[in-house]
Amino acid sequence: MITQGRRSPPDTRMRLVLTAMQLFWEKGYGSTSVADVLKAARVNSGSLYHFFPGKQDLLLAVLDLYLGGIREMLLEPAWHGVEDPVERIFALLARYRRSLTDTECTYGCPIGSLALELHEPDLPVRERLAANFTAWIAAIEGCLEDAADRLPADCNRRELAAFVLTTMEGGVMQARTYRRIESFDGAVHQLRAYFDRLLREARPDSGPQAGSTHHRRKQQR
Amino acid sequence: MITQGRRSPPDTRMRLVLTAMQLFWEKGYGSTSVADVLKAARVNSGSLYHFFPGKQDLLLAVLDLYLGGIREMLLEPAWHGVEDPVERIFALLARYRRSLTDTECTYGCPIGSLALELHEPDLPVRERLAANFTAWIAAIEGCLEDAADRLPADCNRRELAAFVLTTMEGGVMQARTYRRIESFDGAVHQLRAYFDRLLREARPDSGPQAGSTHHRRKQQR
DNA sequence: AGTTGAGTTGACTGATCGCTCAAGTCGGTC
DNA sequence: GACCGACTTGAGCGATCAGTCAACTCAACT
Repeated sequence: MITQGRRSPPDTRMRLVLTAMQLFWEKGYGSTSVADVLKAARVNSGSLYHFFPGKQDLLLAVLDLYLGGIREMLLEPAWHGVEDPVERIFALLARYRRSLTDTECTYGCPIGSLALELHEPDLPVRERLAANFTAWIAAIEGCLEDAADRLPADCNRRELAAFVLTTMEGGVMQARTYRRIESFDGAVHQLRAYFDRLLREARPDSGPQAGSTHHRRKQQR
Repeated sequence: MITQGRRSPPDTRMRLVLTAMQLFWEKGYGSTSVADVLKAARVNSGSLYHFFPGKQDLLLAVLDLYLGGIREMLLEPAWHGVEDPVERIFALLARYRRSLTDTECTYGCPIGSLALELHEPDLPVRERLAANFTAWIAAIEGCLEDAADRLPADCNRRELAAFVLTTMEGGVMQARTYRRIESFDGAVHQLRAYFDRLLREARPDSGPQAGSTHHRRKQQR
């Protein structure tokens, strides 16, 4: 029987996680069988269950890897050469756009796909999905804080940051469904229009924000 | 005598579709087995395969039922007693909010969940998902056309209508992930802030114009 | 009364699912 | 060289999957 040399301990484990990350992104969690992962990673089933109690723990490892890599795998590449905090927000969205165009609008945000695929996920899974969202939102919120003096004083930055995520995820969903990048572009275009108005408001022609609102009346209904 | 009279209503088919609609909403398509549907509908497998070639065709029937029921099952209940076209948009969003709160933020938009769950859906499935989105967007676009004179002249109403869907789907996704309705409310709040600014812009010089809210839109599809 | 066929029944199939485990194979340590 | 234990191997487990099928029921029509 032909046997190959043993691999260094973390090798097999990491290859399993990376392979699972790729397959979960392409096919989803439910549609990816353990056999798929084993075949793609060239690992036997016993080895997988030596490192992971079960399939779900493989998912947890994938989600942890996403969370740990948000900064250097996602934000830093997207923000390279972009200093303006507002433009950084749209540079991040442009990165997701690239992910769509590179795959003919079939693969978008892996976290969002998993979040909607798993209808009743166990607590540890949902915690990690939420942690990924929270870290993403926090990054955007950081941009908004950097641009705080260009935004209205009463701007709820955390809520606005979450709204950027909302736009990205909703735009990705439509682009994937229609297989047309224009759906994603339209969502980003509307978000840009919203930001333009927020930024325009915050620099009134004279001095700092005066009082509460410089709008005369509430909207008619 | 007309021989066309079908025999007693074979409600088996409809019961299967309605049962599948419920289960796909609760558990997703992939996690719902044919046996689940059969058990819940109290139907034997042979009967199912008498009406449907396979599981996917059951999904197609569900999606067709959603599409056909958009007006009377979704829009009309949401818009009952609401005349203002802009408020109708937010009334529709409020209906999805109710769907979340009624289920402790576990079930949101069934179309959106399916759209992200099915990573490489066959053409007929994707066509029907897209058709549902398109009909939803068209309904919102109708509202925007009714309120056209209150919106900026250069407003891309179709794109803005799609952005409302983007907000709803993205908001639902976050609310489900966090199990907190505040995530959905935050997204709607930001959309409202955007609309406030659009509506404010379109009134360079106010003054109640006669019959401005009396504008009837053309028949929507 | 006889014929027809849409609709129903439920045991059954082969494939695939996540997962187990006894039997190894090594490098490290003494 | 002996031993230990982390890691690997792959056949195989029971459960479940979507789907099949021959036999059956029974109302409608001749």
